[in-house]
Amino acid sequence: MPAQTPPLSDPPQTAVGDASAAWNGSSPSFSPLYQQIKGLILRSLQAGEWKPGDMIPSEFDLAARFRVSQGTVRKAIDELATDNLLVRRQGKGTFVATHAEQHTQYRFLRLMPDSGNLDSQGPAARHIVECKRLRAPADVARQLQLRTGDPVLEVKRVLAFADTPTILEELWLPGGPFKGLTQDTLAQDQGPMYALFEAQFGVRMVRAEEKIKAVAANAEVAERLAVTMGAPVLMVERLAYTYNDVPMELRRAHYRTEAHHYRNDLS
Amino acid sequence: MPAQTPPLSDPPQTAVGDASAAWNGSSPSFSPLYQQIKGLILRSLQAGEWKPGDMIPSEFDLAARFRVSQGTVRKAIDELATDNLLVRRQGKGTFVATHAEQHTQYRFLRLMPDSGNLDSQGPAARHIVECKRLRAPADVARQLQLRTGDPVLEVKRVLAFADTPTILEELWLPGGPFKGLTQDTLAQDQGPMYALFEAQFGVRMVRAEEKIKAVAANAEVAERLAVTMGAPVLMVERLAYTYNDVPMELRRAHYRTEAHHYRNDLS
DNA sequence: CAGTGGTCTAGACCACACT
DNA sequence: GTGTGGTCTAGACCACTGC
Repeated sequence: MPAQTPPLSDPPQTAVGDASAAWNGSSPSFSPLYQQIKGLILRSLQAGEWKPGDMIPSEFDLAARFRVSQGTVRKAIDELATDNLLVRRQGKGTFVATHAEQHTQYRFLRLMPDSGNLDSQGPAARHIVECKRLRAPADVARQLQLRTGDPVLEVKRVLAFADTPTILEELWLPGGPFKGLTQDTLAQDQGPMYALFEAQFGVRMVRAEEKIKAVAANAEVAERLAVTMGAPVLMVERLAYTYNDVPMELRRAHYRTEAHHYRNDLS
Repeated sequence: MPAQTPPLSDPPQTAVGDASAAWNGSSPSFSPLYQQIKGLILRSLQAGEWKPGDMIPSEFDLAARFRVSQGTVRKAIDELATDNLLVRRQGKGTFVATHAEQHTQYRFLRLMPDSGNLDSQGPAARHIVECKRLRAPADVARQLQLRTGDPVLEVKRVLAFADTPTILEELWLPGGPFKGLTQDTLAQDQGPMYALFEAQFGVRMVRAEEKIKAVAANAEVAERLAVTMGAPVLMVERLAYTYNDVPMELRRAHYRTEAHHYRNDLS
């Protein structure tokens, strides 16, 4: 290797050459340079070269490393920033996004009080109801892309806002990546659960899909949320993914919606 | 005016000068050039200079018109495209977005069958239950930024998928912009309702906010959706906006969710 | 073929944050 | 001041569409 920072690890075809011959294979199905750069940055993120909260090298440095212009790196970072994988801070640098921040406290929680916001009611009271290992039931296994019977963790907890139990959620995590997670760990933690996952297990949730239904409260939901059996509650099933669309958490939650609503913006 | 296409209509301070002195006021709270260009394009859209489905001038033409570089126009259009106000088509041009397109048929409807997709069940059967003029109740007026008692249109309709009535929605429109809308117009229309609004009234919905709750079906909901009274149904309240964040429709809908769910992607 | 959007580069300068 | 991201320009060339 020359004096340069080591460039590409396994270039399918030496991803970048001189500026003059920078094009990447003439016709058959090819992605622009900045997409390739995006992929390389993504790989470094997955590999943990830069951890959540870290500052990544400057655009200029990355441009030198990948042997492209600063503008090309910029466009790659732009897309990663719109995907919420990176956060730009003018004058400071570009940082790996993390769930451990004040203003992203509830980034994945769309429940809002009918008036005001979640913070205005003070912090949520959390209560871990249970945390146990078991063999994945068929539907859980399917959604987490595991085999039926593979070890998974099952966690159940209740969140209360302004002294009203509002959310009951049950979640399943693949046993492998989350080996060592205990009820104590969860109970003692103060911040967002996804921040804990980052810090303790190196698992960063980057996106999720939710499916929402209205259902009647069953006995357990009624008890935990202090509603009558059969009362209408919102059922929110979430499948959360890490990098590369790998599902890492299935979460089935029930929300009381007398004083709250699920908020969504369409465009 | 010189030979150029007429540039800026009311430049607060001649938005663009030479390349050398292109900056726009040194310190006090100023937006970048491309934001100003974005604003100018937006104004043309509102003014109806280009209508939904139309092709707008090429980036190069717009650059000449606004006396900026093509790259600056490009960035402005980029943002308008991510906001879904414009649609780029490589090799063809850039077009004003419209609701009258196959693949945007259900752009604002997030209800999905638990398996398959809405189209796979064939077209929805629509039935207009009522359409009448009335004076705005207080809450409707507030959300539509009208005065209580201002004239509004109230429409009620039912959508059925695969012979099952699934959606009951009630919607309110400001009387002014929608003068002349009748039950017949609505009943005879085949396409998306928002496409009708574009074509007949020049009102283009660009974004919306939805608030979702689980509620018990009342007598009317139970009857229209063929569920038992008290059954849990999803209540979706939507406030839809035209350009410039002007609210133009309030819609309160009830969804059956035995075989469907509301889908949402988080990131 | 000409016209359009899409990519890439190189260099200049501005705005913000830290020291 | 130095270093970072943010804006703007100018020009070259590529890829897609339709004449």
